[in-house]
Amino acid sequence: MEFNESKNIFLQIRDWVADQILQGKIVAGEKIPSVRELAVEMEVNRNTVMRSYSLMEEEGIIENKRGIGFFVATDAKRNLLKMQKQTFLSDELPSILHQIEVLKLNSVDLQILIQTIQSNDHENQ
Amino acid sequence: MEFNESKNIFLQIRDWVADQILQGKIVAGEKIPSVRELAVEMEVNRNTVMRSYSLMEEEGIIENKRGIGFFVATDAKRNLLKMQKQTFLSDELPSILHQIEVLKLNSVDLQILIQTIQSNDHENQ
DNA sequence: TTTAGTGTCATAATACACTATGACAGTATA
DNA sequence: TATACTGTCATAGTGTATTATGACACTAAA
Repeated sequence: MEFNESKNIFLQIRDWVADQILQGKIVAGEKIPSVRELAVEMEVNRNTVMRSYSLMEEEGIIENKRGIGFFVATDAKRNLLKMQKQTFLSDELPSILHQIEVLKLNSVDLQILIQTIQSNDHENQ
Repeated sequence: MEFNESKNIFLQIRDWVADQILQGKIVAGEKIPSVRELAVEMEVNRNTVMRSYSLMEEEGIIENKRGIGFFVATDAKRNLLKMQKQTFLSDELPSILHQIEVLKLNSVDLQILIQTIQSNDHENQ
């Protein structure tokens, strides 16, 4: 996997797994890749994956079953949605707004952005 | 200054100076804070500031005058606008779009974002 | 019971960001 | 000339992310 240089790998792995859950590619109760398995797949040391999983366990989005592996926790998706939404709005959005102001980006530059938001308006629930 | 944990300090200092230029708080030809001065102000080692300045010199947005200090390069603002705009659209926007889709953020959640973009539409030049 | 798969812990080594200092050459000013 | 600024370079130390391994307990299945 390709990692961003300016962000810790174990955090990017956490983000990747969280994204899989949010996209519904892994559902509650389902087993996620084993520590060793994901380490090989991402070409990373198993200790690094272990660190990501420990973090996610603390966050309550995955749970461990002795000798078997890690599983997606009940309500993981709902909790992730809540957490990530709040993080995005309070931590990331301000920086984004600032860049848009400074760079004077208008609705032509950001046409795709506006379309993406509007398409979410037409979704139910 | 408060730094983000998951991004290198010398990059954040670069971003800060670049932002000052983009906002017009420092103009072309003007002297920027000395290495030692900014180091004290940001409570950081002078070598770290030196690293940021070296990077910006390579990017051509500041220039050095022997024994005097660093100065904002001619066209620094114009070049920064071009560079940052491209970086934002190609590197950051895709990730933002992905998060908006996954988190199902609508125009109510992102009301401020839309307003910010629209206010740029009414600007001249 | 044996085998192969889980996570977990400990240890050591490497890489790099950041800090802490000292020293030196160039420039401006008193 | 003397002083006080500039940037620059070198050196050493610290903290931490990441890697590399080995060993161990637990579980499932042959």
